[in-house]
Amino acid sequence: MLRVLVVDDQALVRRGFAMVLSNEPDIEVVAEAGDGIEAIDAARTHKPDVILMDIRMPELDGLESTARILTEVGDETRIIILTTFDPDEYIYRALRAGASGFVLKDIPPETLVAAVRTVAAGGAMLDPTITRRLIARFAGELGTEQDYGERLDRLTVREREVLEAIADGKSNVEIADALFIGPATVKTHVSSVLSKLGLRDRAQAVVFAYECGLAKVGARDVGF
Amino acid sequence: MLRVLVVDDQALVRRGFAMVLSNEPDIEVVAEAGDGIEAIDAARTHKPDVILMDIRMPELDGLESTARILTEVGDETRIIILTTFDPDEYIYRALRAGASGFVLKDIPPETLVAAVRTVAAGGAMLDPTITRRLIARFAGELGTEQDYGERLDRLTVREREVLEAIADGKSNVEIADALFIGPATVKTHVSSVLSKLGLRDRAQAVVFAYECGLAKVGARDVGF
DNA sequence: TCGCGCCTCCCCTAAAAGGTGGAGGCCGGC
DNA sequence: GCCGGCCTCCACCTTTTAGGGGAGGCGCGA
Repeated sequence: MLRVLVVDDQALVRRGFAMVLSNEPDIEVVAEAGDGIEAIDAARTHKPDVILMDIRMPELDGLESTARILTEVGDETRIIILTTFDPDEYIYRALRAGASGFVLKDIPPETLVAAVRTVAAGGAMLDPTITRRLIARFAGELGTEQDYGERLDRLTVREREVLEAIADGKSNVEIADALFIGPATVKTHVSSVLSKLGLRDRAQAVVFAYECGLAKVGARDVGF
Repeated sequence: MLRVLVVDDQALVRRGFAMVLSNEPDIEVVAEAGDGIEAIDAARTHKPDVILMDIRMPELDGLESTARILTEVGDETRIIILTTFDPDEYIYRALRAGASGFVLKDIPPETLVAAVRTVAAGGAMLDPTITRRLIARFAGELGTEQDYGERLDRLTVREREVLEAIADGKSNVEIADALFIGPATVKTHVSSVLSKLGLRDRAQAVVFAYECGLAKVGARDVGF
């Protein structure tokens, strides 16, 4: 059962969203709040799975409220930002604040419900126009058309496995252990990885792995 | 009426998607293609509004095909990339190639239909996990910055500079050169970075730098 | 069947990296 | 003034890497 908190200063809007969500068998609206302060209190009290958060509110706006809930209360709660108007001015702040969703209030009810389920499952849901903008920004950032994949393709399967292990911060001995082979073999593989990719040492190999997408930020725990 | 081209090397899958879409009153499947070459030809001939493009195909894969259609045929056509498996390895290339959507094949039919209408209207539709990744990348930090930031704060300014240089793939000598200090000094800094952060070697330091956001994917050129 | 690529392991050497301890200079707070 | 943190360097030592060989086994296609 997904536990949802609805935050909006307009009682009618609030009730509308709450009713739409309550109609779903797997969703329960555990509380409502009329401003940012109430929202933080309610988040602390009820620990909802998802919060629907309006931006324009008295006392404390939805973005500030979002940031404070995620840092002070806990980041297990997923927050979807709702807005009536043009998202331009808010979207960047919202994403930085840690929102998992950003949608316009005029979306159809089933989309809202889908958004709640999506963010609860760890995904993110943005308004399509925002997604497009993010993509454009992202694609623009990656200026050079170099295809690192091609360089990766030159590696054998085993070598790629070794490279992944290197990008995991493992030493040769640890790699040998993980792949059930001898340390000498690992050294052989490491050498061919470096020479095939034109790298000098394993540190550069780690950089390469991250840059070409073989290693992904957030996909691991830096515990070492 | 939205004119759609369906591209997939598996005829059954292709027909399935085509039938789902054809059931919609405002959508018409104008052509189907079984590989990337056929896709380009069909795009040139029919000028569809939206193309559903599988990635894995003989001759020319979906990503290459996407890039060529957008550059050679025209960019009025919106392209949605479909994949069965883990999107991680393809997503960066897909977005760079200019795709407007990237979804897994296991989405419910109504979502697929919604995706087609969304991208045709100028929006973008990504799988929720990808959206989340994009947001994380955009925000640059997102939670993890808190934890790792604390560990980063233990470093002095100079040590952080050295760590950045390490994350750039530089050797100790190169770092000394870049910072106008002696190699021995670099070794001192490297040692304190490793011990302060609880890391074993510079490869782990590179991993740490990427994970905590000190180094960012795409912010550099892997030329070495 | 023969070759070829891949995986496995061994030898050797040289270079780089990491650990420890110490030293001097500089600056800011107590 | 004195102390402490920071930056700068040095020397000595051990461990880890990287490079260059070679070699056997195995599967697969010519």
